[in-house]
Order: sequence, then C-alpha cells, then structure tokens
Amino acid sequence: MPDFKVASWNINSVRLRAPSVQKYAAESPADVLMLQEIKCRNGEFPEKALKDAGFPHLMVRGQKGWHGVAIASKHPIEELDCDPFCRNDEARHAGARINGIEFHNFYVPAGGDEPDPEINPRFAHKLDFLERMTAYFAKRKAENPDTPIVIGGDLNIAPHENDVWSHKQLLKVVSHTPVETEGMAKLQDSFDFIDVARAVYPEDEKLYSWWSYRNRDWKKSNRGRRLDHLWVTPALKDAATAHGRDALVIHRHARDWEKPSDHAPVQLTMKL
DNA sequence: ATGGCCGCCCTAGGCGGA
Repeated sequence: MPDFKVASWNINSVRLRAPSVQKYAAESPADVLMLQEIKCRNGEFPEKALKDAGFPHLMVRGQKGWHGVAIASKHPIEELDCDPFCRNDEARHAGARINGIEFHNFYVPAGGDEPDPEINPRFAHKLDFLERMTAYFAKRKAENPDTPIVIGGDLNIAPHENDVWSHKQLLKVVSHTPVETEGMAKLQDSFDFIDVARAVYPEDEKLYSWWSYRNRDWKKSNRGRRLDHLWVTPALKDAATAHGRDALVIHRHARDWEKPSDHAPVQLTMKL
C-alpha cells in the first residue's frame, strides 16, 4: 500500500520563487505538485528548476504576467483536453491523468472587491467560473461516478466559519460571502467530493492556508483564510483519509520563508 | 472595519490580488 502525495501551492510568481519550490520539494517531496499563479508564459517557466527538484514531467498552462497554472509530476502525465472553464481565456486550469488518477488544478478568479455580480464583473466571472466547474463535474459524475479524481488548487473561497479568522467580519468580504460558499457547496455536491481537510480535522478547528501580505506580523495577527483545497471523489475517500490528521498538512512554515508567497502549500497523502 | 504589502508590466505608477 504505497503512499501517493499531491501538493498544491499558489506560488505567486514561479520565476521569483523557483528556489522556494526546490526547497519545498526537497523537504516535503510529493508525487504531484500543482502550482497556481505562476505569472509567466509557457516558455518562461523554470523547467530546469522543476526537473532538478524531481519533477521530470511538466504540464504548463501559462500566460503573460498573470494567473497561470502548472502540474509537475514524478510520474508520466497524460494531459487532459477539457473545458477551460474560463470565459475570459485566462489560464486557470490544468488537468492531467497520472498513475490512473485525474488531477484538476484550478486557480479560481479572486473576484475583486465588491461582492455584487451586477456591478462587479470580476465577481460575476468568479461565480460563472464556479458554475462551469459544477456543471463539468456533474456531467463527469453522470458518466462514471467511480472515477478517481483529485481536484484542488487556489479556489479563492473559504467555505466554513472556521476557515476564516472572523466569520462575522468576513461575511461581506469576497472569499467568504454566502453566494460564494453556497456555490462552493454546490460544486462539492456535483461529484460528492470529499474536502479532505475537513474530513480529517474537526469542524471547530481553525484552518488557514493564506495570510495577507498586509499584516505586519502574519503569525501574530493570524488573520488567515483557507482558500487552498484538495478534494477527492468517493473512489478515493478511503485512500485520502487513511492517515487521519496526517493525511492533509498545511505547510504554514513556508509562509515564513524569505520572500514568501502569501499562500502556504497544502499536501495530501493518499494510501493507495 | 480600514489599511497595511506584494509582483507584474513596453521601469514607473497603476492594476490586481483576496
């Protein structure tokens, strides 16, 4: 029963933080690493750094300056050709089949400041993106509910009360508004996804994966949100929860590295 | 609740992040 590890990290510029990716890969090696906000074109991706870090197989979906996702793998990748989910043609999804499991890496739009789709097109785009994800996975479930799938990435929504530092104060803040958390619940229902973090940690335990750059001391103020997620379909539920609390680790110490990303990596260990 | 800081880009102030 070998372990299979998948990590997700919003790296906030992979060129700037290629050394951090290497450091992370060395100390917490994963079979599959899903990166978001690589912020570069395909040809600018630091392939050598990733290959040297133990990931010979790369799937890069980049664009100039913004967004962009990548999947780095120790095992061969079969790239999936599926719906880009994004009506604005932005690079926000990469899907691949690795070792018989599908991996879907998402960078869901942040949504801007104003949580009203009528006046804020960014927020409308976020909700639209979420609906497209939901429709896609509902269709996939109808085709075969036993498909082993891992989806995750920076979903830019903190769904539960204890996924934010203050539920009350964030109810009108984009990332934790009811229309977003309800939309996320529908996405979860679309394939009966298991939110592994909440499956292995009690619901009253605070869990964050992102802390703003704007706090002088992120650890002291600890005003975080859980925006980064790893979910599995029911076919992988037992494998994904077999290690209990150790199955899902938020590597928050990486938030303290020199020139850090504002997101910590999250890592799932499955007992296949 | 606000503002704080980042990284990007036709390199410098504006944009987007969340």
